[in-house]
Amino acid sequence: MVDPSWPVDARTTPALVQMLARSQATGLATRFAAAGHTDLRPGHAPLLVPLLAGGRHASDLAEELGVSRQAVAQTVAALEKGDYVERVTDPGDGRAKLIRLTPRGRSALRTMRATALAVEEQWRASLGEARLRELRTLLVMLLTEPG
Amino acid sequence: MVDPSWPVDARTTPALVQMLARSQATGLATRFAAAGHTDLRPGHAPLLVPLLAGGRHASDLAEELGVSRQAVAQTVAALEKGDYVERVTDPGDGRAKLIRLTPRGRSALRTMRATALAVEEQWRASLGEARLRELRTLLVMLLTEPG
DNA sequence: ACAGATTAGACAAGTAACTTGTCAAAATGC
DNA sequence: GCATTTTGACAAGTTACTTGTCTAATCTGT
Repeated sequence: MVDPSWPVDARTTPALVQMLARSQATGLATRFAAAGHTDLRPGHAPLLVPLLAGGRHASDLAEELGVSRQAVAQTVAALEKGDYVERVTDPGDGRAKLIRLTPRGRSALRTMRATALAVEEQWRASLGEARLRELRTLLVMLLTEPG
Repeated sequence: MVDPSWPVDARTTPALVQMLARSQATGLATRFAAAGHTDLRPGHAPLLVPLLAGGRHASDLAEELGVSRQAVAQTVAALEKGDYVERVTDPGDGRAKLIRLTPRGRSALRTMRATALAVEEQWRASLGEARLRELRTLLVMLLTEPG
């Protein structure tokens, strides 16, 4: 269920943020497909990102992402099938598996970042450099506030 | 799958928008529950909103929201069970049902708007009036741009 | 050293919010 | 007045999660 097509000006500011996030998400999936990663859904990205820093355990990822371990396990299974990640037994802990990026996974992450930067570039074109920086500042303020 | 807890500053601006939208959504569900609408999920709100203007057909709602008629039908069924909306046969069209807000539905919408305004107020407290207005302006610019 | 608690991940099943496909009944268009 | 379209219902499938239960491996206290 998406957003009704109301006059934008009549909406609350939080609603505007939701709308913008929505419109991004749709466009992102399109760009993914265009980049040849048809089996990579937008929801997979947040899992892939922290793997850039090195192999991680599923449990650690689950805690970091704020979801259940099963959610991670299922997503990892899908990503493994698509050759984006591989799971190898942790040499230091026989129970655990290390989830690591494959070269294809790394390539997909590059595409993702490029896509995000393309959107940012589009915003820069719409707003200008100064306003884009201002937007960034405001977003960071809201994200880092105590509440 | 949510966002990894990265340093905020290292992220692209579109990613920041996603993070903010996410953090809102979680907080919103909490406030709903606190207002006694435990059976009302965040996803139901977009359907309820256009009903404020009067009874609507499910098909019209589906088109307006950009989802299938079944998605609307299923959501309406849930909302009807919770006495947020009622479905009455359209006097002018025997096939169609008019979906209308009940008093409880109207009350829920008031709660929603109040919740959104509370978040906005919190943002005002964080940013100050001038910066909040600037944020609004920037969001509206991005939402109304041609692309 | 070893029983007991904890932790890692697998398997099973359930839920929410959608989707497509099919269908009957009612309305509309020549 | 018959063909087409529209409306909503029913059935089933998908995605992205959830909780619950289980086994195997590791850590802890004595």
